[in-house]
Amino acid sequence: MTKVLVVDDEPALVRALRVNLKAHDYDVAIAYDGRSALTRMAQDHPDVVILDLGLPDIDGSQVIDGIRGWSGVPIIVLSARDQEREKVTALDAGADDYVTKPFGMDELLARVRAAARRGQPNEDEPAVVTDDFVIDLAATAVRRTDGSEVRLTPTEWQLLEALVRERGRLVTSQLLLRQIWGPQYERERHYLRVFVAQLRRKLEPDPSNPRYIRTEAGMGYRFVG
Amino acid sequence: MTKVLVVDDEPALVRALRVNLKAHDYDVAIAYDGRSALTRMAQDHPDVVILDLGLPDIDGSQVIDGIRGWSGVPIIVLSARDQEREKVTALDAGADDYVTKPFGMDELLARVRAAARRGQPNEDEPAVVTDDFVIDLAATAVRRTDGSEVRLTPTEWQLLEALVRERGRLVTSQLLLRQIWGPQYERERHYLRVFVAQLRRKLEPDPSNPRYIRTEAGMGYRFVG
DNA sequence: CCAGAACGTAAGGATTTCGTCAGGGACTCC
DNA sequence: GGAGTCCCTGACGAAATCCTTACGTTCTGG
Repeated sequence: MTKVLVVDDEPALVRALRVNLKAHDYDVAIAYDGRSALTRMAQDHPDVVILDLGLPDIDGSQVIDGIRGWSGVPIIVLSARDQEREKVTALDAGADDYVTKPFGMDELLARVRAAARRGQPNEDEPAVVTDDFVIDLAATAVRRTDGSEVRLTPTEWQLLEALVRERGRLVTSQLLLRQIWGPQYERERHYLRVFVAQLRRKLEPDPSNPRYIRTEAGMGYRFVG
Repeated sequence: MTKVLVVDDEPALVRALRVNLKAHDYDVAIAYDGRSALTRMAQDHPDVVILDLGLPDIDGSQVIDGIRGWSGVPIIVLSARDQEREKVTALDAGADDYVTKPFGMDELLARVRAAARRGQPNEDEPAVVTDDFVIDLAATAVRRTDGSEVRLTPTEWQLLEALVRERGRLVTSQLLLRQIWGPQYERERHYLRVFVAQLRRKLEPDPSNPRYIRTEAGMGYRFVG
């Protein structure tokens, strides 16, 4: 059974989460602050972590750091609307996904499902298959379903690879810029827009309504297969 | 039993790796720095090497060099998210695969399985057939479909062999230069241009519109059959 | 509903990378 | 010693890629 660790200090929200998660056959563990969250992590080895950023004791991203030091467990962050900065920090620290409060329980459950699926043993094949194209990371090649090859420039490929390696997860603009152009270009978000547009022109069936390379306004981009 | 050499200086991570690998019936050896890693290599002859790039003494890619000088053992590299450059260097140095920290243990185990499988004595497909010529890797010979033989100089052959062994995959200019001329010629891309041109003159039906030896500008070359 | 921010798109010049030719030096083999 | 082969090197036009500018569109908070 999939184990979920809920880290939150609002009793009402915790109760709602526990009920709903149990109803969907998840095993639920609770921690009311960051310190006990880290303890529980070590003891229970959950498959998914739901982490509220507004904890009483430790800063949320520090909790993430503490977990990421030794575990790749998927982390879903809960954040209030006025915690934009904390949210970005959390994602950069290694969170996988985020949900803004208030949220629909269905949305959260969907994200938990996705996160749990990611946690499963990855297959050896580093090929990413979608309805429209296949990305072969080992060969550095992309082929459309109709057999035609997609020709990518070095920068386009770096960008696609960075997104696909974190597929399903949000990748912040900062992280992308740092990885591809270097730390001193972290603020040059325009570079991203240009190259994301080029990628979409080459990959998306309808580039102006992107299906695979999604924009998360203010945060970054997300590749969804 | 498959023997795995873990090279890492973080005790916590090493402990986790040892426990998990032993649980999956691997024989585990540990080295905490690059120097002792090379010693262990010579002593234990492991079937797979897991190598963290952030070692205290030697640069990770130098360790790979030291191993690749005499062994073809599969090497899986562990790298932090902000070590993109080191990662590329490591792969060019001859690493087989890499995992970005933090990682799921399941993912790593899957990659170890894949690496161990690759390490097994695999029978080589000795001949590569195209519409226009046949390349016999074992015999070091190329024959055109009309029966005539293609005479290749030693350097031309090394280049063709490097490309054909990775057929379908992109081979970076760095890797080719390193393999054929040595690490100190990594920046001499001009050498490649000259010899690629010669190969195309001898092999391609229309050398100025290459069909088999394709250029990927800014990255390298790719042989497509 | 509006202003400002963030995003998407197109196009052109700057820069890098590539292809090609040709010639000289080092080496081998007769 | 001469012929031949092979590799390295330089020069230059062609091609590909990247950066930048400009402007229109969408999103967001008040």
